Amino acid sequence: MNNTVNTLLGSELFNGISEKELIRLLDTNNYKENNYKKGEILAQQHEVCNRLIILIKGSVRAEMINDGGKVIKVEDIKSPNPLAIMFLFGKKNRFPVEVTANEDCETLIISKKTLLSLFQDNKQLLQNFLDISSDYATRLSSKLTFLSFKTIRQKLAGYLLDLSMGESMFDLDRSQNDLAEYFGVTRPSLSRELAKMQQDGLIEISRKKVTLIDKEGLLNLVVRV
Amino acid sequence: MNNTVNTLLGSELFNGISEKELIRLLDTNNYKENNYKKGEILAQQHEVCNRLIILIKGSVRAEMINDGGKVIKVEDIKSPNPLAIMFLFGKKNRFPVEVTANEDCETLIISKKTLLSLFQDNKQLLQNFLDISSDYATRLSSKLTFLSFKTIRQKLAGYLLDLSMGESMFDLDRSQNDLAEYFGVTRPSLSRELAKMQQDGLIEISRKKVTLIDKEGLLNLVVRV
DNA sequence: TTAAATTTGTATCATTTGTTACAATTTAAG
DNA sequence: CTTAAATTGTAACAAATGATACAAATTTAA
Repeated sequence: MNNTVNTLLGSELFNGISEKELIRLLDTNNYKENNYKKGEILAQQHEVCNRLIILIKGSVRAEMINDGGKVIKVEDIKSPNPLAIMFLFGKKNRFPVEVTANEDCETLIISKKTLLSLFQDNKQLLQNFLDISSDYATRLSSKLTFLSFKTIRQKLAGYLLDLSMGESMFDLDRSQNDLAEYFGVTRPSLSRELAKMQQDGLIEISRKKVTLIDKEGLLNLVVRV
Repeated sequence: MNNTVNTLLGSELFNGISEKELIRLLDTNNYKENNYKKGEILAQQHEVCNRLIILIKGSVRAEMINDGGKVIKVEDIKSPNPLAIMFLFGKKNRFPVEVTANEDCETLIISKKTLLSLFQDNKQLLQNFLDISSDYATRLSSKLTFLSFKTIRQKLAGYLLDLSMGESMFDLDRSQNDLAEYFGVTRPSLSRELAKMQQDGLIEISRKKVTLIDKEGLLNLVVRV
């Protein structure tokens, strides 16, 4: 339990909340601590999501299983993080995925009702929750921006301009492999496009070091007419 | 003002809140009513987003303007809806876009601080806000799912299976034009792929009427191995 | 009802991207 | 330091998609 409190204090959701206050919140309200062995299922797909599950220790995977029993999508979530923060509210508040323990896990479970009470009880907690949700949605939105560019060159232009923060020289924050996956393209295609953009005098690149040469040209790529 | 109250009562954010309670909330707290003429700017790009703007009447457009003064992205928002609900919280709480009135507009403006107080004052309002945020993020997430499929055929398979809700026959909910834009592909390419999928015995399609013929085959398209 | 506007079907050719394979380089592990 | 693993650079060919254009079908408005 002490361990749990310390873990929570270090998590984003309880950021800025004192140890005393956290203990008070947890004591005066209902919550459960559940442990899961490797392979156990934390949440079934399509099950109503009426509780916040906070991963204290371990990691889980989220899989979408379709009628044929095949896995569609996999996501890994590590502690200390809340699961399915997105699906606790909204019209369709059901788990879109099956959540399985990758290893032995410890979790803290707070019912939706309790959580709403906690929000009214503690402004900081509410604001943290809103911040986390908002950041999550912002990440999704920003990813959508890049994906909605049609060509790899456009995606790269948008990504690099965004990453540059106004600077001309900077380092890539992902490997080409990761970036290709993020864009939903193949790694050789991405690598080739980087080489082409260098040939065309838009950028210079060597491993992770990037220099923007023709900013105007890059900007033109991401302009919608 | 009476008009404002009625509009708000019919909006998602104040859904389930009684007229009396709404008047109480608005009376006991600070808010502003601002009107904008066509062409006026409601919010500058990069400006700190520290207030919720609710569009009571009219419509606005959101545009991303880059260094070169060119428009990157356009989104239209109609009343009665809150603007920038996503950017009120989170680390990067600045407007990512410039918001301009498409026509004469009426707005209700509530500061972030006041909004947080309202949330503590009224559980229903908080839950509505969380629901709206969650639904928004769910839509983004679901769009990302389709976009992350590489081929148009995969995107279509995912989209159609999702839309079918288990039924074999149903109607498309968008025109091919809209669907192509949603996927980020060209309309002829989408149309061609639909025709090919029909040739290959996966579906039958005539205008908006769709019949899923080979569900197993469609499922296989969206499975990640 | 008729004309205009929108949506859909389809074809051709250019361009982009995927697939596969392999070598060079860098990083991590022992 | 040495070897293995991961990352990056490229190449050749196949496949998918874009761009453009035009006709047919359908819907909307007058």
